[in-house]
Order: sequence, then structure tokens, then C-alpha cells
Amino acid sequence: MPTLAKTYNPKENEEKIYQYWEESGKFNPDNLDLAENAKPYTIILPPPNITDKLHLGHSSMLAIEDLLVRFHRMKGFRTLWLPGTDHAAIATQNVVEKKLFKEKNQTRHDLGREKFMEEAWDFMKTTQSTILNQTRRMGASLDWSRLAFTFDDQRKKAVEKMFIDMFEAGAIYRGERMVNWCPRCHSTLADDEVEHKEEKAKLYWLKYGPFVLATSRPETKLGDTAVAVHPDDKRYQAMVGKDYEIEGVLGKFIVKVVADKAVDPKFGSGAIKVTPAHSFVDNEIAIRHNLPSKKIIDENGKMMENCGKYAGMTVLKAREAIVVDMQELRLIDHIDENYQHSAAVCYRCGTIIEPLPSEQWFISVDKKLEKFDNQSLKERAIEVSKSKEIEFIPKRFTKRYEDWMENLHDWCISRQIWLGHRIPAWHKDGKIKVQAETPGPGWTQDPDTLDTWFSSGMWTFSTLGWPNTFEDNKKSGDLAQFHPTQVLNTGYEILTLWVSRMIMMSLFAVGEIPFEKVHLHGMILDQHGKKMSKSKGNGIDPIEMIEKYGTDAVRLSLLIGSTAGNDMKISERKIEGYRNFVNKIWNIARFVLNQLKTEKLDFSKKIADLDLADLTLADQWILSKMHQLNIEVKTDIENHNFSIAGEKLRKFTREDFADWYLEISKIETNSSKKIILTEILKDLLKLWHPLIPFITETIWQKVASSMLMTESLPEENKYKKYTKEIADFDLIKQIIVIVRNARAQYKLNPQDKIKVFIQADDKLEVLKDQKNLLTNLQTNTEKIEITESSDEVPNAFYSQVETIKIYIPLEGIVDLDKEAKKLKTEIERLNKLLKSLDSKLNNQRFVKNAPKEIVKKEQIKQTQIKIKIKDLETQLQTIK
RNA sequence: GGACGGCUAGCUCAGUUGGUUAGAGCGUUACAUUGACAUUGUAGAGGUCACAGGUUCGAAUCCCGUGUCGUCCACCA
Repeated sequence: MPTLAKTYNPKENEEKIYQYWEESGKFNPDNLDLAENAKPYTIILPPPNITDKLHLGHSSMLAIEDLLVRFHRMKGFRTLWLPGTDHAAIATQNVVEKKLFKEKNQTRHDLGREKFMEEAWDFMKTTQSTILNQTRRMGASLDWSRLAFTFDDQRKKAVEKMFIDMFEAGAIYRGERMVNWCPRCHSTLADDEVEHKEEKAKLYWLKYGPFVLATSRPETKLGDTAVAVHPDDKRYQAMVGKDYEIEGVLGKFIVKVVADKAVDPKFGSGAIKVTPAHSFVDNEIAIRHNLPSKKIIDENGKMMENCGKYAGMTVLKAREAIVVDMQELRLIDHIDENYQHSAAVCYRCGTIIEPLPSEQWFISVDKKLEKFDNQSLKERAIEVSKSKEIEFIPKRFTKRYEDWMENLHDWCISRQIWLGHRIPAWHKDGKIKVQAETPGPGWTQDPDTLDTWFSSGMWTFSTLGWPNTFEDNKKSGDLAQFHPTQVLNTGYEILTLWVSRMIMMSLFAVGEIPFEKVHLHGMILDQHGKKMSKSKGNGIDPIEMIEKYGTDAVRLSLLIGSTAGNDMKISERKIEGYRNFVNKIWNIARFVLNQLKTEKLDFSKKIADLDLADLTLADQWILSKMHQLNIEVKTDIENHNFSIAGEKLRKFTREDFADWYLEISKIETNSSKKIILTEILKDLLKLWHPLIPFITETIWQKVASSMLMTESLPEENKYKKYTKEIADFDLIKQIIVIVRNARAQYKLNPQDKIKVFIQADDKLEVLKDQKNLLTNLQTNTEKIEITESSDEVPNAFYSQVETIKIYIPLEGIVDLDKEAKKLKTEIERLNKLLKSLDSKLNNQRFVKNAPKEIVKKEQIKQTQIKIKIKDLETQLQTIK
């Protein structure tokens, strides 16, 4: 007798199974038994931050990628899924700094750069394993032998080479530009690392020479060099071009009045003060009008020495002090206390950003590059999207990507933090050399590090051995085999932050796209549609769910009911439901083994060995259903319709196979059953495997003698021979449901036997042939009479399927009024339907314009409904 | 301010180029319970596809508008 336990216990099996896979070495494509011409299928895992713990966003991504990877591995592709982690420069440095401060009350400056980096490395080494082990628990079939880290030595070499190459091509330059400066992190931020926070502030209306103008930052008055108005603003036209002397808290100064379209005449008084050094808009105005720039705020967010008595104050302190002084000088007209505006803050620490002019390294997105035949990075990156070389799933994100790219400004890549790749540039006496090694004594390395996206932007090729695998513009090794990759799967929130950078970097370094498809998944929300976050405490911990319900249940709940690009709500209840379903699969296997009285499945006899003459209608039906499933599931997965694939599998497994066919196998005992049950169970496990690898492999290990993970999927036409009998079997199913329904409606006990009369019309032979099922498939009839006659049976429950009539005499029980009412309602409904069909078919334009098949279909429907109505009316009369 | 998305059964969601009488899971109701499976089975109830207009023979699906919730981008002197 079979040895399967009564219920499936994920905890007992998952760890063992994962170990078995990992030790087999088959996660590594080099160890797969492949056809010589096997195509590559590559996914590079979006590297989680090294300090991360697994959350449902990761789980969702892992479930999707593992599905794709296992599917293609089973299809015979040279399948590589490459893991890694990201050093997430600013984020990690912040964590390390916080820890340092908490434990030793020290700042990074107390420690010094070298010591601090030692601390950071210690920290990263201990945290890295957490996320990777949690990734394993999701069942991810990653090739751990190729594990990479954005901050390891190999990636360091790649980053240096990339920087030097880009510099030499003129794609990287150094220059003074306005940057977003975080005074707390002491670093620049890219535009998209800046967040905007709504807040209430004061709006100060200043008396400003001949103007009254509004500002939220009166302290920047110390850096003003102009006043700007809109060119069409009649109020100020006479003043444009003139110089005015303005009274300030540190004495008088001169401003020039300029006309610029950037000014909104409806805001404030329509005149703005221009502080070129500390505002992006003002800076642009200053450039257009050739205005001088005066820097008054330093990198610590404090007023500089040129600010007289305010020097050394923080911006906020200086603002308070200056406002007091201005009030004394009567320079403030009035103050709006309730001014709503959004403040730019650092996305990591929430500190208010100071726009500052600063010497930084930039990637030029507009520079025409020789290697791109005089196209710029931006133009190439847009081109690969327009030409569909890269496809976004869902499609609507194509536009978001392209719009964002069109508006892209030069990318500031230098950061003043310590945790990151050092910039390979050297300074001596004002000269700069860009190279990996020091040019010699006296040179000092640029203290800045690179934006973390610079190294993660190189992820698809730096993980494949670039630059060693790319010499003289030729790919070799892993790069030749696995690049470009097939899919990048990531959250849509980093489409711009990361995806766009990967595209530019790959185009530049390797001359090709990094991936063919970008599958964007939505955010995972709680059951109320709120973002999950630690502070709100509404997060569902995937590891906790795995402990409780098993990995397969967690994976299914993330795959089914989820569509690309859309957010998804999830609850523990949903996961629980899929745990139940996973257990159902277990019991199906248990039943099949029981039914076949065996512990191992015998795969020696194949579907092709079946004796067609021995097959029952039900056999043919399940085989054709299986054929359909086999084709459709593969297509759906290839089209990234994972949810639909899952639903079809579930429907087949639960309804067609378990509820119908397995029940039938208790009744029918023809000799083909053994092969059919064996083959369908086997192929069902294969088709399910990419979605729920653990339970399928667990069962496989009990019943077979190979590893399911590297089995091949059932071939396309395996079940094709048996695609005809679906309609007839559907009739049988419907009749059985009608009988069960009647029993339920009249609350018959399961022991109560009934008689059923069926008038079979032209289906006499089919129905007679299936008498066994009709009698015994949970219908408990003592007698079934199948005739051609059309005599009414009085005082009986009545129903019909197409032209087949079913009578169940229920003497003394049948409620004739109720039956009559039921019939009337049904006749009414059908009449309505018929009416709409009639008018449709009488409509010449419909008949003329609609495709012929549609018209024909409607005509058949019309005829059938007419017959049905007539039958129902006849039956109604017998009741009266 | 600009762009995008959601709005379909009590809840969570599918619905692929417009063409069945709009589907699933959960929940719910009734019945059942030594059964491969109570992590169960059988059956039922439940929807004006947010609203309003348009295109079309035909719209949940395409177009215009409105409402509402959400996301991204820009700006806020």
C-alpha cells in the first residue's frame, strides 16, 4: 500500500528537496544534459539590497522568475538564473552609521574612512546571508556558483573599466552644476532620489526695492543677484533691464531686473527674487541672462562666511534671525502663515535638500558618441524601445519609459559618501587623470564614490564576466552564451531608477540591449489596499507564511489573481486557501497510487500504447481535456499570463481530473485506466512544477526514480488523438448534475433511491452506452430508463439538456406548484433571450456585417431555444 | 500642472485583437460525513461590469467626458 501520509507536510519536505536540487548541481546550466543547439534562457536576479529581509515584493518576483526559469529548463533551454546582492550605497551606509552611533556613540568621521569601511564590510558580510537563505526558502532555482555582489572585486574591476571607457568616449565629464545636496548624508543625490513632501510653511512678502515679492526662503536674499518677471507682465515691463538698489539686512546691494518665461505671473506678486546659487529655476534664469551667482550656503547646510553675522548658522536658524532683522528694518510687508508647498527631501533620510552648485562627475546623456554613430546615450536608449527590441510588459509602460527618457538630464554619478565604488580619477596640482591605478607619487584619488545605480546598471553583463569576456568587441564565455538576457522582472517603481540605467549602460559597454523583455509587477498591498510597511505593522512576513502554510501555497497566492503591472492585495486567508489546494494535489496522487495498488508509478507504458477500442467516453474526454491543458498552459506561460495558466491548471486538476475522472475511475474498470491515470498524474506534476516545485518534486520522489526539475515537459501532441468526445461527455455531465440537483432540491437522503427517465432524442446510443455512469456517479438511481419516446411523465421533476428530456418521478414529494413556477421562470427567461436573438437575426445589417460563423452560431442558438421553449411549455401543461 | 492605472458578485480578482445567457477563489446558504482528501464532497443563491454620452449590426472590452481611489513625473520662487 502507498506510503503517502494523509496530509502533505511542507515543513518536513521543503528543506530536503531544496538540498537535493542544489546538490544535484542542476541549477547550473553547465551541468544540464542539453541538446547541442539548446537556446539560452537567462534571467539575472534583480539584486536585493544586502541589508534586506525577504518581503512579499521579493517573494512575488522570485515566484515569477522561478516559474519562468523552471519552465524553460524543463523545455530544454540552457537555463541560467544568476543570483546576487546590491551594496545599496547610501542605504547601507546609513544603516552602518546608525549602528555605529547606537553602539559606540561614534560618527563615521570619528572613525575615519578606512576604519569605517572595515566596519561596513563586517556588517555586510553578516547581513548578506539572511536574504540569500530566505531566497532559497522560496524554492528559487538560482545558480549559486555564479553568485555576484555589486561591490565585490570582480564588479570593482568592471566599474572602473566602465568609468574609464565612458570618460574616454566623452560620455563622462566633470563640471560644476546645480546638484541636489543632502546636508545630512553629505552627498549629492540624483533627481529621482529626491522626494517631495507636502508641508505647511510660511510665505514671506518682502519689500524689495520697488517690488513686493513673495518667498518661502528669505535667507537666500543674501545670495540674490536679480529680480525676474514674466516678459508679458505689463505691471513690470518698464523696469525690465534696469538695475535697482535693494536694502538688505547686511546693507544695500544691486539687482538687475530680467524678463523670463519661467516666472508665473499669477504666483505672488508676479516678481521673483533670483538666487542663482541655491535654486534650480533661478540657476537656469541666471544662465539664460548671464547673471552672476553668489554662493551663500555650504555643504553642511550652514550660512557661509560671506554672510556676516549669520555665518555659521544653519539655514533654518538664519531664516529666523533674518526675518527678525527684516521686521526691525520694516522690510517685511506681511507673512502668509498657511502656505502649502512640497519640500524636496532626501529619499533616504528625509532631510531637506539644498540645491547647490558643486563640482561633480556626470554622465552626459546628450553627447553624440562616436561608437553610436553620433547618436547619444539617450537617443539609443529610446531607439531600442521604439524599435521593440526591448518589450515592456504590460505595454503601457513603454510610454512611461520613453517619456522619462526624453526628459532625462545629465546624470550626476558622484556621491560624497564612503560606502561605494571609488571613482578611478586622480588629482595633482589641479590636474586630473582618469585611470584605475595611481599615476604615481603625489597623486591623490578622488574622494568621491559612484552612485549605486552606476554599478547596478551594469548588472546584466558585469555578472557574466565583463570586461574579461568582452575583448576586441567580441563576447566570450558566459557573456557570449547568456547575454542579452531574456527577461528582467522588477517592480514598476524602479522602471526609471534602474531599468533605464541598465539599458544605457549595456548599450554602451556591450553594444546590445541587456534584456529582451521587461516584466513589471505591481506592489503587494495588504487586504485594505495599503502599502505594507514595518512602521504600520501591516506587513505579512513571507517566511512566517512559509512556516505556516508552505512555500508552494505562498507562491500560488502570489501568482494566481495577479496581473503584470497591477498592484495586488493579499491576505493570510488567500494563502490558506492555496495550502488546501496544494494538499488536494497530494491526495490526488495518494488516491491514484491507492487505485493502482502500487507505490511507484510504472512509466513503461505510454499513452501511445493505449488500445483505442478499450477507451470509454470518459477516458477520451479526459485525454482531450489534457491535450487542451498541455497546449494552453504552455502558451499562457510563454505570454506571461501566469495567473491564467495557474487557473487553468487548478480547474483541470480539481474539477476535470479529481471531481470527475477520479470518481469515474471508481466505477469504470477498463484496463486503460492504469495508463491514463499514470500518464495524466505524471504530466500534471510536470506542468505544475514551475509554479509549485516543492510538492510536485516531493510526490515525484515517492513515485518515480528521477528528478522532476530536469524532466522535460509533455510534448505538444502527446494527447492529440483524443480531441473529439468533449461534447458528448459534457451532455453526460450535465444530466448527472441535473439529477444531483433534483436530489438536493427535494432534500433526498443519499440512501433514497430514485428512478430516472431520459428521452434521448438523437443521443440514444451515447446515453445508453453511459448508463453505468448515469446510474452510479453520485446519483444513486435504482433504475434509469433511456428511450427515444417523447411521452410526458406526469407528476415528475422535469429538466432538459439541449433536446434531451429528463424526468424524475417523485410521488408525493414533488411540489407541482414549485415545478410549474420554475418552468415559467425558465420559459420567460428563454423568451427574452429568443426575442433578442430574433431581432438580431432580423437585423439585415447584422447578417450582412457580422462574420459568418457568428451569424451561424446565433442561428443555431435560436433554433435550440425555440425547441427548448416548446418542450418546457408541453411539460408545463402536464403539470396543470 | 502632466501622464498612467483601478473601479466587474459581500470580499479578493480574472476576462488576450469588440461576437456564448459575464467567470474564478474566498465567504455565504442547504444537504452530506467511517470514503484519496473536513486542509472534504454535492448543489444553490449572489452582478444595470463606477456614471453619462458616442462609434458599431453588436461594447465589460474602442472613443469623449464626469466621479472616485491610487501611482509616477514636473513645479512650487
